[in-house]
Amino acid sequence: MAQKTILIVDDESSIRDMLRVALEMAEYDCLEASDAQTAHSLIIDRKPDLVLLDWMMPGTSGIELARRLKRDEVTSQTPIIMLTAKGEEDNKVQGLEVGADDYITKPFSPRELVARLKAVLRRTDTLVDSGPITVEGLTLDPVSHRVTINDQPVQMGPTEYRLLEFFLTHQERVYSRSQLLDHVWGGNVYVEERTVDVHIRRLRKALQLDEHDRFVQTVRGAGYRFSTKVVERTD
Amino acid sequence: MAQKTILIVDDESSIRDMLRVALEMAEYDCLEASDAQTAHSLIIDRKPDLVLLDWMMPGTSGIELARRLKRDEVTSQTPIIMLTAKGEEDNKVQGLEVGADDYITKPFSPRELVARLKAVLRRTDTLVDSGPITVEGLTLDPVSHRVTINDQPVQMGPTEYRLLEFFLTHQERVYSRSQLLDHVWGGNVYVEERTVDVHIRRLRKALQLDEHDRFVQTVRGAGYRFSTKVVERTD
DNA sequence: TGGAAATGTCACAAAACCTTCACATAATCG
DNA sequence: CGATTATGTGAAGGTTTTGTGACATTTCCA
Repeated sequence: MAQKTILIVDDESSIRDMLRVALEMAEYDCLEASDAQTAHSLIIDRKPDLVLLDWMMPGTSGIELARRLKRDEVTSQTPIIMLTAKGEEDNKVQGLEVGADDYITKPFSPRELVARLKAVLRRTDTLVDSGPITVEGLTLDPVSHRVTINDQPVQMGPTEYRLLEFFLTHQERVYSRSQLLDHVWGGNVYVEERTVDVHIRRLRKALQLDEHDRFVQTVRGAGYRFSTKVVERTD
Repeated sequence: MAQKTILIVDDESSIRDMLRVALEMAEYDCLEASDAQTAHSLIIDRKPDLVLLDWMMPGTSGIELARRLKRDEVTSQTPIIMLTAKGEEDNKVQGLEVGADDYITKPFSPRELVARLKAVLRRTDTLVDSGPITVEGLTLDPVSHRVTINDQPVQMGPTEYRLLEFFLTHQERVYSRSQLLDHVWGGNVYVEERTVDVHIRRLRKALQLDEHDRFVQTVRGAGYRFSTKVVERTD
């Protein structure tokens, strides 16, 4: 399963360090920001799966950021866990009202952090997925995790599924093998680039694409592209 | 959506009053009970959507009642929020172990109460029983709590029953082990994910599903899915 | 209190899957 | 046109995921 990315927002670097250690132990990817501005653009840009947000921050406070995120269509789905100093009961309440999905009171144990984080992630996991994607009879439904061609169910492995999902959400654009490894396999894996070819082949086979230009197209020297248009040669 | 009904269980009438005011402000219907006995019959009788349960009560303690409620098939679906006095960490743990869906430490602000209550309700919302569910000869009757295949009674454990109930009310959708733990076991339990596999097996066995693709389907790398459609392999 | 039922965990078995490699085939270029 | 490079393809082998039976513990009930 793809690794989850957590964005840590805190102005104290020592706390960020601590959090990062704990999160990386639990196999999460980490992003960091020390101010609301940076945090905001990181969220738009990198789309983390969850935001750990400190309550007290210079400039725009954490709660202000949370409010802004939850109001915005684009970012409102991203779950937020607030970090609050001990005894700030009012803040806690405000935090939840603003739309934070949970809060943790400092000081906290790493295990509590990870436990709550997991709980929030699995609770919000299902809400993020969008409806089925259909393209000329080919349908991928993230909810049922199913692929059909003209309503005929199609069987494929997990990697092929992720590959197809990625292609369908990024049509008409060429991706190098390296980029595909990044996006579909997930950042830091060491895998031969040619492995992508093999999975491309399996995907084509599963979809029974006899002509190679149908949907999954080879762009020689560059990589692969998913497209509904069949390209004429441009000699 | 219909107005939610909350049952307040506390022996101190002053606290009940406070709670009732807060809840009615937030547009909830309220029931009240000052002892476990009354509470129990009210739950059976009026089926509240949530129970606010005080930890310390004369006679049967709150935790005892919680245990009883969560054990009973009929009442086990009703979410419970425990009210505990400050600093009783041990109780907190016990409370969660018994199956309470959340706990609140006294003293608390009304706003916090409502915020948590909303959160719990949101999580457990989907459990509306509306008569028996039938799917190709397989019937689950929430009222009599019975499962039959072609009118032949089928026997299974409570966990398998809840699992099946959840599946039947959420067909055609993949759930990860983690999500199943959340929905079927209840939010805050620590159980190995592989335990889900074992109960899946027990459910399959009880339903005598010889082919594994019948009804309870494995989605490799993702989780499990209940579905009547069978996927054929494309080798 | 004793026994039956249910539950969570583990270890091992079986199945599905992923990666790599070797070689085949196709495209490109001088 | 041959050499060269890029991609297609099938199979082997190791790895990961899932299935399954057994066991210890706890809960339930008579």
